[in-house]
Amino acid sequence: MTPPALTARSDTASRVIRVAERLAQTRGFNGFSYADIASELGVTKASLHYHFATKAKLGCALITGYRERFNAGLADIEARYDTPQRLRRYVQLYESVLVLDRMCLCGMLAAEYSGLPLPMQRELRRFFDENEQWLERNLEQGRAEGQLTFHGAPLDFARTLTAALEGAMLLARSYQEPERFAAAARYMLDAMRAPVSAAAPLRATASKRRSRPRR
Amino acid sequence: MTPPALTARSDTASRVIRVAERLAQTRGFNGFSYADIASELGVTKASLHYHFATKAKLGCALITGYRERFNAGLADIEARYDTPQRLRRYVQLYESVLVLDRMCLCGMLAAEYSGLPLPMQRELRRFFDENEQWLERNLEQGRAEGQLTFHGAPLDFARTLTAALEGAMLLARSYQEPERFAAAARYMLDAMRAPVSAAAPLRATASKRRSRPRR
DNA sequence: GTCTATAGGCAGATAGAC
DNA sequence: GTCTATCTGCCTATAGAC
Repeated sequence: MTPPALTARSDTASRVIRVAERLAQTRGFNGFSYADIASELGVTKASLHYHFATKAKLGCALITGYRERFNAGLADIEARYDTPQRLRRYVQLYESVLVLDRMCLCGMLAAEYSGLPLPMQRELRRFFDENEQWLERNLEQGRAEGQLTFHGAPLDFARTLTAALEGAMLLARSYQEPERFAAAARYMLDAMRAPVSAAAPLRATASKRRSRPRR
Repeated sequence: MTPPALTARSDTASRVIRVAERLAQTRGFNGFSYADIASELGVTKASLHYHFATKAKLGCALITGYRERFNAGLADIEARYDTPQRLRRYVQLYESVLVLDRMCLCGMLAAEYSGLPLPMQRELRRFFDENEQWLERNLEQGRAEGQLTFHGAPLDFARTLTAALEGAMLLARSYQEPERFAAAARYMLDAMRAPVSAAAPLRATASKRRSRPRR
């Protein structure tokens, strides 16, 4: 994933975003203050409030920017790679964040979810919703083409994969061992390349198509 | 998982732990203050400092208590159930936390890891280390007995499973849809279901109806 | 063990000069 | 756009009476 663009906003606003994003990814939204950003940029807190009146608005801007870059990454993957490669590239999107010693911004904020301002909660769910749609679409296609094998509904696997990757990032960061993420990612990727076992028939809940709740 | 015992410490200290644990699980360690606990218990902040001099020490006590109860749960599972049942019960340990609308304490703290006092970091890794040892041991045994099938090393699957469960809790809480956790858990359990025996397929934990959208 | 009172600092946010 | 100055409130923590 590329870092935040420096040209979309005024130069200062962009720098604020860059610093705040890193702090949010490493310490959480409650783990940094305007003073932290200001001192790092060599400006005053008052200046920051000119660009982002409240911390909630800064938080929204962080998520929106992150989400848009992530989606751009997904679109790029779909444009440049064929189905069997796409999931591997998807995992690398997460890995590109972890190698900077950062947590996925949205995974981090998901932990703090219940304490976040409502607009941030909405933005956050949107990230995961769009993520999930991309995964489900590509899993479905990969299976239809006979290039991916996994049991159950694409939606269930999509959500399990996202959960595993976010959780693995969390733990890899706690141990300062990126390999822990890589191992879990490999495990999940292998799980959908291996032939589906001719085990007991899949239960209804695992194979039946169901509609997603929309809000 | 049972709630914290009320008898191990003085009555007040135990009540502090109970409240603080819930707050830490729902808002994170940086998301609550002594004032929050004090007002809920109807005592003053100064009283809390008598029992837990610093917030860091309170944090350590929280993790230690949680870890010990979790380990007691694991020991109980090993004592009462045979191998094929154990993993299902392991998942239910997590689920028993989620149904209280709480995040796993240690998953939550893992997100804030880099900002935590060092003693808390050590305690936290110990939780995951012991968790992983229990899983690895039982996965190995289950496979040796021919009752579990999964590819790769038991340690890799153990870590992937933990990551998936912690991540799924995180996301289920953001959507207020416990079913999202259940679905991911089911997916991971199915992934290691024995191909032939599996006399009784795992009972579906899903309710008939999808959880409703919030708001 | 619990209280009152308070220290000393940092949080997010605003007013108004330049 | 950035500054100085300041507000209000909350934070963790301590001293000392009861």
